[in-house]
Amino acid sequence: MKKKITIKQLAAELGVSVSTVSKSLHDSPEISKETREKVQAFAKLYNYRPNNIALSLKNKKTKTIGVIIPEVVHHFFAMVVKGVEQVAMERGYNVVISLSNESFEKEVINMETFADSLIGGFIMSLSKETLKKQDYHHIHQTIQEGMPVVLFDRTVPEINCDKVIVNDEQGALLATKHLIDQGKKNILLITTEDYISVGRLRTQGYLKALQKANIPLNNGLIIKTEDTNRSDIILPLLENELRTALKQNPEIDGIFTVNEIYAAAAMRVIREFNLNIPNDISLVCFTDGVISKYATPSLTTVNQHGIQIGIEAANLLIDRLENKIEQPKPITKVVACEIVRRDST
Amino acid sequence: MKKKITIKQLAAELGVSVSTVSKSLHDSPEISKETREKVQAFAKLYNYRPNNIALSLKNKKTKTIGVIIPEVVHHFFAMVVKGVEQVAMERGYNVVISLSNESFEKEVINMETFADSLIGGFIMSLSKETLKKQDYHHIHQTIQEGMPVVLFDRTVPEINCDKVIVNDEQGALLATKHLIDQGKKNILLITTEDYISVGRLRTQGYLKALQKANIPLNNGLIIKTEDTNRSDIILPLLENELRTALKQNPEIDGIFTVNEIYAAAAMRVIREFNLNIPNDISLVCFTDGVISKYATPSLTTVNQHGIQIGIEAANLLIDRLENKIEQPKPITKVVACEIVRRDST
DNA sequence: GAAGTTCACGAAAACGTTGTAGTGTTAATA
DNA sequence: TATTAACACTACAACGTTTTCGTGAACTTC
Repeated sequence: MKKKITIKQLAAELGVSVSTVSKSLHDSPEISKETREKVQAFAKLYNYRPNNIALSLKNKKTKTIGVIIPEVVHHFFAMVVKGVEQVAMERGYNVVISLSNESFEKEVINMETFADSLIGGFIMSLSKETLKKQDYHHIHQTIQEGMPVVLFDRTVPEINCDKVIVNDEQGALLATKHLIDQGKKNILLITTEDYISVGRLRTQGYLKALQKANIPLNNGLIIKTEDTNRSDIILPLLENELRTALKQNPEIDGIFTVNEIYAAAAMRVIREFNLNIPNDISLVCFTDGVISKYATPSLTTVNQHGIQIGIEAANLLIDRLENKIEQPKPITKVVACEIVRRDST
Repeated sequence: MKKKITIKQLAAELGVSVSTVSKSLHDSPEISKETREKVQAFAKLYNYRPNNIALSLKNKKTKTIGVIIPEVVHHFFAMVVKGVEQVAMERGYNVVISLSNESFEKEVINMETFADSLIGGFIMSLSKETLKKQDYHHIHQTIQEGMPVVLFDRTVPEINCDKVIVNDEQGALLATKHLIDQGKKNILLITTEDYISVGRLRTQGYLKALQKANIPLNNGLIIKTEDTNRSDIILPLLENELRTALKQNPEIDGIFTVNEIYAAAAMRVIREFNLNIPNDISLVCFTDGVISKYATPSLTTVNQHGIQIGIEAANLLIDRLENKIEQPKPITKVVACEIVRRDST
């Protein structure tokens, strides 16, 4: 078990001072070529690598960015992490991930733990509980302490910081329009309660698309569901509502859901009714994940470009950390959605 | 933008020495109760929190564990991360995640970056490329430097460290047996090439189950596929092989696949043939993820208990870091698999 | 040969914290 | 009264690194 070697040990070994070693390793012209090469050879031999902790302490900053997401076992968030990780790697940063599990308390604790100077800034998406409580003191405080924060996807106007968002309304509009373009007129919407900002925005997009196409709104065609982690409880309820809706409105010929899981539930019910996708009912959903890709038939989706969001967020944060942005006001980047056509429409 | 306050500033403010502040905050009996309380009150007022970097430097260790996985956008790995994160949180550690993207080179770079003393130890699963190259020098070196490493899922006997593995052979045996118990006799296996240890083990489990049931082996019923990231290339090929197999062996009444994605491909082909799941062909796969759960019909799977694996791995690593394990020899923990029955069998 | 210049290197402070080893004051003991 | 003990606090080194400011020696210049 050979321990890590330090500059001091290297200096002792070579019979020179610590400063000489440090300068040699940095190729300072102050040191003679001869000495420099000797030191560098030794350093390589002993496999010397600088101690990042000491560097961080000295430089008063770390090259680490914190990512706080509600959930990893979730296609969209995993994609964002992947994007963040990609640019962090390229730009020489480390990524620290922690999960809030959709809990307000865990979000606060995580932030505080991280904020204890292990980290330069945050990239995060708010937990559902935080959105519900509308308590953002932990984020305000972090920003106050001078740490840049970039919010993505689930954002909130009350927080004054850089944001990377998906154009949810636009995406929903596109999806609904896509169904309308296929000749569908009676489109059912399965969405979440309005306190989830993305649910609200997607509902708005749906409404706008109907309005544009001069299709009168039928409130019986909107199912709003409580959005909790307990999909095993929610889904049966949802499926029941859907059955009722299909019975009461046999004219339904299109369904748009705000996520993949609701779409999977819809597929199940549609099969029960012995209806064909896409001939009898077309199906579109938000989130271009594995379920949509591998379902039979595969689902047409709205791709939110999670990786792109991660990339934008990470670049924004690192630019702030390195003072590469002269603009002091928060910046909001919008990543466009895109319809991915598959077999369900 | 109020910056973080340090002990030194606190000391200046209070007109006492740095040591007095430090000791007061630690409730040292050396300091009078009066002073202690005053200092603590001030610290709270200024929202003082110690600088972890300085602490790490002093203590020569960090409370951070590194997780290196091939991919986050993957149900099983995401579950493991979740488990690791859970116990890390409980035991006061941070988790740093990085992705190898199944690349050998990225795995090495990530390890080296992390090993630069940001981290106390590693939890990792080897990338496919590493397994193929059989080059483990980076891991050996890390262990040599005194950093504990815990390998999970994709492990290798050449590396001498703690491991947490899934009993893949046993799981595959159970799955195959489950099909046999349903009266199925002609079971097709879709697996990966043997260099992926988990693929090899699962194939073995399949073979063993057949042997136990005295079902003769038919090599035409085993499809081995190259396992790359490019599922868009692999899957059509796989589907073709499967079509051929089903035509040549119409007696096939059960299919066992080593992952969900292959199962999704199988479902697609089975539907093409207008066969019913589970009546004509039963389907079982490894990995209890979202695809299986939300497919119609939902799939019977082998659950690998990713969360449990993460929990075991994290506890093992932290115990090593805190010298809570007297046993110097590597420990291997086996997490049992379990059949999750759903509608496809 | 005195003064200045360049060269190659070393000493020391700083980052924030902790813990050991003092230090000065007051109180108790011989 | 002299010694010791307890108390309440401070000084300082250490962790590993970078960087500023010396500093001595060799060399050049007048």
